[in-house]
Amino acid sequence: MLQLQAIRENKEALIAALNKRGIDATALLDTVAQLDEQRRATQTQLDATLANANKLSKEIGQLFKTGKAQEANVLKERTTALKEESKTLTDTLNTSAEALQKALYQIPNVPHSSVPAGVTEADNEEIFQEGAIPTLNADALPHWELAKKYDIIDFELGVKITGAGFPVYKGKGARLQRALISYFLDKNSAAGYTEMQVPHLVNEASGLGTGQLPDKEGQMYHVGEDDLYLIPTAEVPVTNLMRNELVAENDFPICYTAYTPCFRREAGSYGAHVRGLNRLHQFDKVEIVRVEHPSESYNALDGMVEHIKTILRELQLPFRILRLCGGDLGFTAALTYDFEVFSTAQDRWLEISSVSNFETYQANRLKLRYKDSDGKSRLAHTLNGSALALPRVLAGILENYQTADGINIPEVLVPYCGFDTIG
RNA sequence: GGAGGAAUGGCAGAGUGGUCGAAUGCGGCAGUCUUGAAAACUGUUGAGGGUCACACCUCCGGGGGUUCGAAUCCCUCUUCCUCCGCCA
Repeated sequence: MLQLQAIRENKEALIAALNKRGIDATALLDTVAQLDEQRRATQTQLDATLANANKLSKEIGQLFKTGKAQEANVLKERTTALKEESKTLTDTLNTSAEALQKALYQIPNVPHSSVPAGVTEADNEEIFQEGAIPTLNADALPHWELAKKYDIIDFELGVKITGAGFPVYKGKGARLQRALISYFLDKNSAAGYTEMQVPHLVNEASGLGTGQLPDKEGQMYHVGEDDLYLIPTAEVPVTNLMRNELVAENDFPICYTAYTPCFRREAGSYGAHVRGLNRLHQFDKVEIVRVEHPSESYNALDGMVEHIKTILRELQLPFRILRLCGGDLGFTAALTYDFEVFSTAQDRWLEISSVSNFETYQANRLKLRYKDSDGKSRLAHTLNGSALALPRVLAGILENYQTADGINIPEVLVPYCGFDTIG
């Protein structure tokens, strides 16, 4: 959520920056500015009325105390009108405050200056590429074929017990999955992230805090009876750990990592792009989350990018990094880098990580503040990234490490797996 | 699920109708002392709105009510604790 003060002071600049997302926010920001003004005007009136009533109350108290009940009763009469007035004003105030909140929820984050303008993923900017793309035999298979051949992932079985997009991992497939989770968590811990285990269902306030709510309800599974949401990413519970917190400046950086399953409804696509592990309703992910001092957040973002690079190097997967363009940027992010692994057998890049700086956008919703050295409380910056998302890493490993004799396991994972080939 | 108790500032914890935005302690910040640090001592320190700055307004779990006036009384919801029941 953008800060009102910023909208008041830099409306034109914000409109220009938001334009990078391919949207014209003029009308929305005008509405906000107008509602804001309305709200403040009403607030001023209400404050004056209340100040008046407070003053009278004090006088009445004094009069009663000194035994002048007669005079007190005269003053009492005058408070009646004030009461009604303040009631009306309060109603008006609530109405415009609600409208203001609603309008603010509709404005996405302002893209960072380095974000390229653009509409679709074709406009994303490749900033880095590394790792040799292996040459495979002509009969190399995509991972969904490999999964069947070696009986390590069963998609049909998942359909039977739940539905499409809920695979069952079997035998060495399950073990490899667990190995990846442990490996990622260990890497993240070693890099200074505190490992957390968090609930997989969250309440509405948490969804609002990180920006999944309102307006994007349809993307999350909702448990109606208890009014809880299945998390689409660990970002939600982990970042919300800090909701309504006022931290000390020297608490920074706050670094967490967590493994969770992720649940996404993601209706509406089809074909090879959603085959196999490419897109699922339930998948596993290890997330890293940071809360930072505003002056440090972009250094931290670079650090997160470097950290993820080291993991992919160890796994020896060819990867590239994209700077997302305005049109592809998530609603709450100011700057996002996507990591993609090249899947040789599918001959395409698969997104395996998304690393973002949200600046104060989430913090404003979360009321996540820190006490500055001058004693003022200010909004912190939040960041997060996948380190990493399992299914497509798994797909990349299966496809890129396949040989005529079976699938090799990347060296760093062998101690976690307890085997070095699937064959 | 049943019975009882509780929710107050960054934390702990007083406060049962006006003098309470709220004692005290801890923590934080500044200073004295010290080569430096610690200890000790002194001062300072809740959040939000509003203002150029004051004034002023709001906030004692959420919502509603009583009253001229509510942290304090009433209703309701939520959460936590204790005991009982059930249970991985």
